[in-house]
Order: sequence, then C-alpha cells, then structure tokens
Amino acid sequence: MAARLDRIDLKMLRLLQKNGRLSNAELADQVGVSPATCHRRTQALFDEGFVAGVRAMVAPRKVGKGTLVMVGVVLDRSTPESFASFEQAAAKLKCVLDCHLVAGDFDYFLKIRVGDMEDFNRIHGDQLIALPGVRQTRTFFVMKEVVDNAALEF
Amino acid sequence: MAARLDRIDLKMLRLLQKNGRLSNAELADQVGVSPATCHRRTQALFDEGFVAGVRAMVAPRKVGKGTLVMVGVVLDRSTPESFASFEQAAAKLKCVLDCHLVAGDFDYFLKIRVGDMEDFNRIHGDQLIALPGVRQTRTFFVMKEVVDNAALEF
DNA sequence: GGCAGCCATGGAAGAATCTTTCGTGAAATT
DNA sequence: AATTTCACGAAAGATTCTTCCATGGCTGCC
Repeated sequence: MAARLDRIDLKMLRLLQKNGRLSNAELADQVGVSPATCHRRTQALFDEGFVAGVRAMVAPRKVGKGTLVMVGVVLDRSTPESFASFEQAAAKLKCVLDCHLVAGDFDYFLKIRVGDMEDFNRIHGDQLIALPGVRQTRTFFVMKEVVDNAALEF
Repeated sequence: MAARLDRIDLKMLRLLQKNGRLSNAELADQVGVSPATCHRRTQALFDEGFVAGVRAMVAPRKVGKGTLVMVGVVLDRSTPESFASFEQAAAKLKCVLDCHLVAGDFDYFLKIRVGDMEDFNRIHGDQLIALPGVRQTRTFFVMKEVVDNAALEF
C-alpha cells in the first residue's frame, strides 16, 4: 500500500467510502483535524487519484434493474484482434456492469443487470451472442445477492 | 421502472451517479430547476430509497488491492442450513466484494480483491476453502479489467 | 547543540452554499 | 366553477466552504 497515506488519510478514505456526502466539517471532526487541514487533505487525495470519483449508488430494483446475471463467455479465436473487438463492443453495452478477461475455462466474465429474466432473454439473443467472436456463453442467474458491490476494505 | 420518477428525477439520479459531489446549486442548474426544488427532490430521492448511499470510489491499486479474482464455489450439500452458514461466513470476509447465489454449475460466485497472486493464494488457503461446506472452488484470475463496476444505466 | 529551511497545521474571514419559510400558480378533484 | 392539493421559485438567515496567514514541529546541516 502506498506509504504516503498516514492514519488520518486512511480514516478519511474509509469514511468517505462509507458516506461520500460527509461535509468537510463533519469529516474533519471525525478524523480529528481542523476543517482547513481536512479540506486540503481531501483535495490532495482526489488530486493524487486515491479517490477515482464519488458516486450515488442508485438502488437497482428502484429503476427496473433488479435482476443480476453472471455470464461466462468463450470466444472463437484467441487472437489479440478478437479480444480487442469483443472488449470494445462489450464495453458499449448498457447492461454490462463488469467485463473481465480471465484465465480459466472462460475468456470473459460479464456481470449484467437487467429488469427480469424475460428482459435478459431478449438481451442475450439481441446483444450478447451478437458480440463479435462469441463462440458460446454460459449464463448464471443470480438467485440471491448475498453481497453486492461491497466497499473496499484496506 | 417506478413511474414515480419524472424526467427531472431521472436526470438528477444520473448526474449524481456520475458525480456524487455535485453541489445542490450545480445540480439545480444542470437539471433546470431552482436550488430549492432541487434540494427537496434530492432529499426525497434519498428518503424514498432511490439512492442507497453515496460512496467515494477508492482506487484499488492505490490501496494495495489491485488484483481481482472471480471464484466459483460448490458446496458439499444443498441444504438451507448449508447455504445460510456459507453466506454468513462469506459476507464477513474483507476481500469479498460480491457473493451471489447462482443457478448453474456453481452454487456461489465470489468477486474478490487482493493485493497480488501471492496474497490470493494465502487467502484461498486460509479463508476461502475454510468457508463452511465448501466442496470445491474454481478460480478465475482477472487478467484485464475491461469494465469494472460500471454505473447503472436506466 | 544550535540554526535555518521546510512543511503541515489551525484560526479567521470573506465568499459561497445550504436549507427553510412563504406566497403564488397550475392541475386535479368535487 | 370552487376547492383542495401540490410543486414551484424567490428570499433570507444560518451554515459551510475555501483561502490566507502566522505558528509550531520536524529535518538536515553546520
């Protein structure tokens, strides 16, 4: 871990990860520094890339994306061009939350959010198997989200 | 999708999802309402659960969690008790970002962040195969994160 | 040991923002 | 058509942010 982070920086990162809307005054109070120092440190953490961004976590079910599906993908060929064009196309799909090149029985793993199974079936036929170079896909419907997108512990 | 959301609510959610630190004044300006109305609407979106929270996205590599691993898990037995105890234990692991009960060749899929392969190997031996009821695990090292934790599109 | 340079800190103050109250007007209902 | 309901924007006090400045501790070098 970057040794540039002292105890206060780590505490700030953990607090902001739990609640990105903490005001500077509250954060300063909780980590035990003045608002001025807190403001400078926070800005430094952002400037130096420790915080990639701050995001409101929209509740998936509330916006019609309550169904989660994991999909393993195998490509036709294992050429750099084949990988590149698949990645480029997959990254454009609105339903794709994760797309990872993996080692193992699959080439890629996708994490996808859709409205329901019917929605997924349509997307699978229209978009997934239509991705360039796809030989086969294996679908794992998520029946229960035990932990989804947990905060990073460090 | 909940029809309770009009065009302004949707725009606010999308903007806050991209930048959770948008000030109320900026948000109001971008969606074309007064700060007062924007404030009321934002608060309502939070109160009604459309926004589950706001989170600073800490850069994994910056805090020593640069390696991503997907793990498929098969349990010994398919009893409710077996599932429950596995879930309870898995949810406590600090490295687990996702833990999903799935339909298919695996019982669970885990998404895990660690420092490096050596770190994973240790965790695999100490924590993963030690989870209650685990018959076998299949590890998929992520070689390239094409899309990780993309914002929800709705 | 002493001294100079460097850096982070906290106080303070102006500027900006938030948050609530109030009155208005539009839309739906009776 | 009257009434109720609802959301809206303007305004203002309170809060917060953001920066400047002086202080104090730490390091490195006489």
